[in-house]
Amino acid sequence: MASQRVERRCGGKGVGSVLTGFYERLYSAFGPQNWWPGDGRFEVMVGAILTQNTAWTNVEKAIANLKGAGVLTPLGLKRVSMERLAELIRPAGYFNIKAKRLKAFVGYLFREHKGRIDGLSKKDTESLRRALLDIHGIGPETADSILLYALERPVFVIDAYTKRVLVRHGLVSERAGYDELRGLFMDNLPPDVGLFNEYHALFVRVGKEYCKTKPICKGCPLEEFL
DNA sequence: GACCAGGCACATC
DNA sequence: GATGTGCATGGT
Repeated sequence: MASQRVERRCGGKGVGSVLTGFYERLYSAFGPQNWWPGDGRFEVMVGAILTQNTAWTNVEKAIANLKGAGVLTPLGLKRVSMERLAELIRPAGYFNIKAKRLKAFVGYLFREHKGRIDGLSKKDTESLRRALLDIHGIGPETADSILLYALERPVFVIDAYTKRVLVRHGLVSERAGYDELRGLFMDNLPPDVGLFNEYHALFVRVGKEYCKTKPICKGCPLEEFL
């Protein structure tokens, strides 16, 4: 279990205080990241699907295309043809796959909630998460991104950078899975939307700048924790 | 011209 | 249940 590993490594300081220490160090180094860079809840949800394994700059082009075509609404995405949709989101990569995923998402939205985002807000977080995971093309990270950044639910988003940084610091095993990492944060930090929002974004920031496959630890804000 | 990016589903063992 | 592979564009 991840938290036991953290306890061992941190000499009984407590998992929560270690994770809080990471956060404070990152926040003072980088400041607020102002995520999610999107205009409205639906756009954030679409962005969460489009950014799967893809650089955000490419997603921005795809979103601009969808906006330009006037289809960046539940009804717009429902009505546009698969072929046209794929063409519009081409810059985001995996465009055929992601066109199907967007269709599956709005399909769910209309089937269960009459195409209205408000419908989602009525559900409790756990059943909403299960519903999202049942949609083809929405996995744990995308579901949690939608929950946190679009619907403001206090769930922690894990991504490749988060794991890389934690592994680098010996806090989790290379073999740790998504739910284990997610639980590490959610079991040891207060369920605060603002905190989870910034923390995930800060992991991406420090990961991009210092913890790619070949880490650059000199000058990293987390260097003192190594 | 490699290598990588804010994953996921599916096949195979 | 774990491990491997296809999906694709655009920036460094």
